[in-house]
Amino acid sequence: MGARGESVRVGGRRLDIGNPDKELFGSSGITKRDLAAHYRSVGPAMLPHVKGRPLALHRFPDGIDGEGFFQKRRADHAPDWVEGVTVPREKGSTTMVVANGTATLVWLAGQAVITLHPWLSRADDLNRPDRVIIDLDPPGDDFPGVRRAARDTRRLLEELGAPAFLMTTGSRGLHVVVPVRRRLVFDECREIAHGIADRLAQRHPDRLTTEVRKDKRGGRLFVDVLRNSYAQHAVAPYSVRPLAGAPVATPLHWEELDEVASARQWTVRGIGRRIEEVADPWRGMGRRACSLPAVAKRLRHLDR
DNA sequence: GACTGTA
DNA sequence: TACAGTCAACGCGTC
DNA sequence: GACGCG
Ligand SMILES: [Mn+2]
Ligand SMILES: [Mn+2]
Repeated sequence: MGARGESVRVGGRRLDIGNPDKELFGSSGITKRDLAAHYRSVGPAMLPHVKGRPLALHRFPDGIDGEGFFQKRRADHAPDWVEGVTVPREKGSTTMVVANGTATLVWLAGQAVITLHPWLSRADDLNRPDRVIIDLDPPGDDFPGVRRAARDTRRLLEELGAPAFLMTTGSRGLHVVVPVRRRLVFDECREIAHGIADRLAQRHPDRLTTEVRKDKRGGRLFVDVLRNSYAQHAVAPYSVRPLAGAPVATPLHWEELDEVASARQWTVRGIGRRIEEVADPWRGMGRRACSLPAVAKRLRHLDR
């Protein structure tokens, strides 16, 4: 270990990781070295879902018990091979990091980036998302309730002719991800997603709600579609969460859902074995992209 | 984590 | 050289 | 316009 930290080889580069022995997850023993090794290892599985997308970065330089913050602007000190995309915002524009290789993931780990949150759109068409995400947020830690909501969501999406992919968030809920053709802008997509969420809550008013305010949810699971908006984002697959034990957002096969006991089932310690043993649940997602206007039309017909 | 200003 | 201080997001819905 | 929320 030199004065600048520890050398890591990745993507044909050698990067230095400062403070490699710093424990980032309390006293679990998981260090910044482990975080970097995680992202190097999951890079090939993760990158297809991250490439080309502006990233919001959740950083914890002093570990998860210290102060954390989101960073959207690409730091000036980033190496020139860390790519960026300039995105318009309300006032002016800002340049954000885009991870197009495993080396960038590892460099970010060195910056104490624990969680990556990609946009739902890509750099070549920032206003038109190619993913719609139905985010299932349980009250408390009721995972059986989340599983049931996910099956309800899948059933409705099937009726609407929309493909549905599944992921644990590594926290408390599940994400149901719908790949869509890039035909509509964010406001139009969110309106359709809202229609889907409202229909779910209408079918199961005792268990599901679209109420934003917690005090109006009455113990029901929040079907959150507000993330389908410009400059909003959702946790990336195989990203680590800033929680005890370093849980990892994990794509699932629908057939696995019944056996999964928690959104935190996989961690940096266990995800490697899973990736080796289980076929990629999200393989071919892009090729299954559906027409959102067609989905909206079928949704309107359900109302009759 | 990186940088700046001050002692 | 050492160290204290500073900075590092944002859109939507509701009140 | 501020606040709650994720
Ligand atoms: Mn620090
Ligand atoms: Mn969620």
